Amino acid sequence: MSRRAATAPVDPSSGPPSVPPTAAAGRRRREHTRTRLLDAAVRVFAEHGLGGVTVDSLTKAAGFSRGAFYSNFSTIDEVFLAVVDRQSRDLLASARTAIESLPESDFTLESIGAILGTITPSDRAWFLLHEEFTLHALRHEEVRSAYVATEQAVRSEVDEVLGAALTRLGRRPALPLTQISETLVALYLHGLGTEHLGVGGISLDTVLGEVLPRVLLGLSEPL
Amino acid sequence: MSRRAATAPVDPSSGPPSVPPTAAAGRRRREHTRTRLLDAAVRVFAEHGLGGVTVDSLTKAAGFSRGAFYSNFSTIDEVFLAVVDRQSRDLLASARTAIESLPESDFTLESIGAILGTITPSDRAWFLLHEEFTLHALRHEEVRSAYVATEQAVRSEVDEVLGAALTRLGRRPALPLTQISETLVALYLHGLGTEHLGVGGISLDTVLGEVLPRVLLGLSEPL
DNA sequence: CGTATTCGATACATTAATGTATCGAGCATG
DNA sequence: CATGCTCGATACATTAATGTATCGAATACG
Repeated sequence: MSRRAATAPVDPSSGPPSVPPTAAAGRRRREHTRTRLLDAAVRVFAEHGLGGVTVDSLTKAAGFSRGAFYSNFSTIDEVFLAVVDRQSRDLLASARTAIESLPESDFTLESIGAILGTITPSDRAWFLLHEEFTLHALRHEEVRSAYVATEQAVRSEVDEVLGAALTRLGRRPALPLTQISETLVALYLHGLGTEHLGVGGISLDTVLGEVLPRVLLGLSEPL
Repeated sequence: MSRRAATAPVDPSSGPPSVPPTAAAGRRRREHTRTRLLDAAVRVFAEHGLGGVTVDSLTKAAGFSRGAFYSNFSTIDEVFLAVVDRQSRDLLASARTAIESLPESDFTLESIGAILGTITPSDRAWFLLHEEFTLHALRHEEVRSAYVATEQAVRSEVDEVLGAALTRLGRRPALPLTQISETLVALYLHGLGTEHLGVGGISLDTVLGEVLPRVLLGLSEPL
């Protein structure tokens, strides 16, 4: 055992559960590896933040070794950007799905909160990553515009849903729709934060169920 | 020049401008050093995040060398906590000041936004640090409760101001006051974020001047 | 089947970061 | 004014992290 020891991935059981560990043996190997690395990256970034991650921690979490990493990426920042990209895509897809599944009738201000809850996954990692992205964008001029563009794409989806919802409720915006959407997003994200922090007395449900409807009422008026 | 070279701080001109560089020569030296380290830490943490900071970067930014650091702290995390502590104190102090300077009359919903703007400094570093704190608290169980306690202290100040303001305006909360405060904070922080990100179409002023008053109107009712 | 190629595992050299130990200048106290 | 002590500068040893170079197994292709 002088040099080569084991060829198989270190320990498949520590890999991400989302992707079938040994999926379809004869598959495009590289793509699979990339995916597993990104999956692991989500977890590791969420847990330690962009600055607290090493190549080792990343590859170990994915069940690979340094070789796999440098074969697929050249820097941790690159991985981070790839993760951002993927998350954004997923988010937009969810948003579109949510639009399409808008209930035709039986629709109240309260249900907007519920819909919002389905647009983005409300798990811890998603939120942590979103915060991390924001921070990164705030710090690094060079990725800022890309990030902002993505956020704005999501906002325009929100605009769309919200505009439709208000109309359906027989109300119209008392302020530019964008500003109402922004308020919506602010409340949702802040609610997520307090929820995860476990701040006493306020829960996401309260925010979405009690506060949001009233706010929307205040920001709109009868047709 | 075998071992000892220069005794004076590397380069005082690179130090923080906030504290008189060679203030009162015969002063408590240690305290001064600590302060300068913390001042530098604010800048460095804001710029690189907790995970992107090394002892060297910190001490260099403060114009000291490693020795000063290890003499005052034993780990970067400790510095971070000290910074959090100091920022919180400052924030609370600002909040109290804002309360005391509440204008007696000539008071409208719009002026609440203006007051809010004076409670927290709206500079970039403050916001970046706040985000970083939140993230840190979300990740580290052991500091979470302390962080939450601080946040809640601030919230209760906000509650106080807001309650007084509404009363003075002849209105009363339509929802538990806490929830309204939380909404206020959500809008303010989110507004800060979009402001610093340079998201087009929405500015902090708009949020505080246009959106906030209407929201407060919607969340309260005439006495 | 055999051969070329791709991908990821491992080893190694290099650089960065840490923590400790030592030293001397300045300040305070007697 | 001398003596002790505190604090911060520097050097050094150690550990962590990086990036590159090499190799072999699996896959694709003929």
